[in-house]
Amino acid sequence: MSDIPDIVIGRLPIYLRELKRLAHEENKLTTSSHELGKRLGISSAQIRKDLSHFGEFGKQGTGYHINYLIEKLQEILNLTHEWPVVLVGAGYLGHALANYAGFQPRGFSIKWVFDSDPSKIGGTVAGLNIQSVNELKSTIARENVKMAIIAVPVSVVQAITDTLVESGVKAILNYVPVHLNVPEDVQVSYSDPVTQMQRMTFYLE
Amino acid sequence: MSDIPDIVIGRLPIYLRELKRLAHEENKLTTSSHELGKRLGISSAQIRKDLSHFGEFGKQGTGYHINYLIEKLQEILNLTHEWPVVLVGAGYLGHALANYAGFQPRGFSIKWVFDSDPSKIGGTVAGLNIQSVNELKSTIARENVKMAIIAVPVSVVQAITDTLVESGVKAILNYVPVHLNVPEDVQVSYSDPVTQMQRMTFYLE
DNA sequence: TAGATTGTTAATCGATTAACAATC
DNA sequence: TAGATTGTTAATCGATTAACAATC
Repeated sequence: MSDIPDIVIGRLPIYLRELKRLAHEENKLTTSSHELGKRLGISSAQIRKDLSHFGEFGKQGTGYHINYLIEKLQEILNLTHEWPVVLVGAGYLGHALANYAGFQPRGFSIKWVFDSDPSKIGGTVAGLNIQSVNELKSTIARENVKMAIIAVPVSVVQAITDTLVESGVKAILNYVPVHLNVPEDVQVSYSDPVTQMQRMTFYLE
Repeated sequence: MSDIPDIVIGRLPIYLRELKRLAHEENKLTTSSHELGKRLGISSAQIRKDLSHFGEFGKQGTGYHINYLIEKLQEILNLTHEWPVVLVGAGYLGHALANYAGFQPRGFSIKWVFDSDPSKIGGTVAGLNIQSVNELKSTIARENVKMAIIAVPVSVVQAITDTLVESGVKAILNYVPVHLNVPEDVQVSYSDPVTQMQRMTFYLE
């Protein structure tokens, strides 16, 4: 479908994040690949190369107009509308995610929370009613939800994933330390603090 | 120092995780690069190549003895002792991390929690006393802590990082959506749900 | 022995970087 | 104009894969 390397796509949100910081917190209007790269620990050549996959957004001599580049990156990443998100799992991590203020300003909104624990169902997280996972499928289908975040026990994560996929979800952020089996057209992103820590201990004594 | 590619190091914890599952939940004694790869969505050639950087752990015809390979990977990754970890930030995410049961069985233990909010200091998280960040430096130095997890507001994350580094921390897991500036000998790993989600929306319509 | 699977090589594939003409 | 910085090319660097001899 797209012949742009996934590793390039992965850097665009980082560029976007820093550009917004430059614009909103430092009131800058323009920047250069050199300045951006220095702030992010990425070479200026790589930034220019990455951006060149999508068009010519800069001007020789002056660099990039920050707001224009933000606009373009948001278009490229399909962030021109807000994505409604389903959260599965209302444990400690689920609570943290549901209450996280960082989603909304960057294009996402957790709109539904599900759990299988009867003692949690009917309760509230971040102003959202905790629903039974039995209603997961019908909600996703009815609301045409495409994105989900999973924070459930290891033992049920593949079954939950299967339900999400059957219901039409196409992108999953998985906080459970397990590889998920999904069809080719479903994106999965992983977050496991322990694998990240174990990668770092290699370099320690 | 080490001429083994970081991308290889990053896969070892994934192998370790799956091997433990094979051993402990499926009571298997041996596996092959093919079986392991199939479960993880990684080619068998890559697994063999990765492992070959560190020695010859398998046997032709039979594959790998799981417990032996687990042992070896733990040695390679410096997981032969438990790493004590400092947590900075006692918000929702800090609570989730402090209460996460997945650290201990995989080599880590959050032993201290710090915050700057006077209304939180003196309180308790997961049985740990919440201390003032003013005590961060002395605690790290005294206890010789090498690893930290950061879950604080954007505005203070670089200052906290500087304190951690000055105090002797050599590995940081950063949950704050900001690139950190650290010396070369300090490892940093990032976790930002939004950049992960934004990478996936590229592939959605 | 026959089948299975390793560790390793060489080939392929892909990503990064250095350099610079173009041009604002 | 002179200085700065882009977008792009070609070279370099690095990672993955296919294939297979070795051998359990």
